[in-house]
Amino acid sequence: MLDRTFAALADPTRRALLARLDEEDSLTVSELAKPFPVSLPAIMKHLDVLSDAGLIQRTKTGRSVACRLTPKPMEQAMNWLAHYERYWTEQLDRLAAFLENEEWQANPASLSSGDSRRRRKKSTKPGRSRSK
Amino acid sequence: MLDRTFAALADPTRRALLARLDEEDSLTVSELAKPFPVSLPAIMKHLDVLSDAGLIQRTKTGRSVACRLTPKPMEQAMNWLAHYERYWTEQLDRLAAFLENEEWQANPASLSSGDSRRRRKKSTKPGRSRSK
DNA sequence: CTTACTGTTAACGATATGGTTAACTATCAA
DNA sequence: TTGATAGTTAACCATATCGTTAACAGTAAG
Repeated sequence: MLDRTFAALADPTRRALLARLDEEDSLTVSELAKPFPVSLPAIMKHLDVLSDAGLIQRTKTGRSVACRLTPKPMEQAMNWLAHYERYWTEQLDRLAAFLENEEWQANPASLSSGDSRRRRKKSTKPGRSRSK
Repeated sequence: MLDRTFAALADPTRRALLARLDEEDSLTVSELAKPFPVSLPAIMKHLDVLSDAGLIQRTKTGRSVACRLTPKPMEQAMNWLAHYERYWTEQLDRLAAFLENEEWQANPASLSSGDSRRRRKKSTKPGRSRSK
């Protein structure tokens, strides 16, 4: 589920398609395809991927097919990502500052800030011997 | 950038690796690999993908390599998704209810709720004639 | 009926992905 | 030095992805 959602969002063309559907609410396949420099069948496949991911819905009317956004799966993706939100949220900084202050009051010696990181060493490459 | 982030997140093994690094802060490659039913080189490739996406950082110490989470790219992914948040946020429902109520007071006739959707018709399949 | 328009599918090709095994490097320990 | 441990890389394979062109179906309109 998340697999398909993230995979669908991993392509810029598909994200652009979703963005257009966000602005326009309902567009036909060829209207959607128009701005893109690829063939219609290519857009078809993208729409298939988006449908399989549950991100759009297609409804045929006459000979034209309208596409609408159904962004429910994005919610799950957001929720997964939100689990990591604390890493970049300002709130975390405030919390960290608060905790650090608390700890400082309890134990002044714990004010450490060293964070030097080592780099990989370079060397000749391993691997199976060439057989071509 | 978003491409690589979403693509990296599209694999369940990689999401599990990130989840472990979220809990443990720093783990070696083999520690990370242990719970998974795939070979070490397979995990290597996943770690490469995560590195290329900027989601982890690897630092070699002696013969072991520690992996740490660097979830900055997730922030961008979140921000992209957040643009669609209004679709599933409770706030929107309240706003919609409010607006509908306003409109209802102004124009009682606009209380519509019809939303039936059509399904595709089935038929014989087109396409180029088989040549194999 | 014939033609044009919208959309879909098949077949194919190039490249990416996710996995394997085997070979190899580098470090640590006996 | 010998050997075990940790990690990496190459080569290979199967399948998926993203694009193409050509053929075709269904609808609308002349």
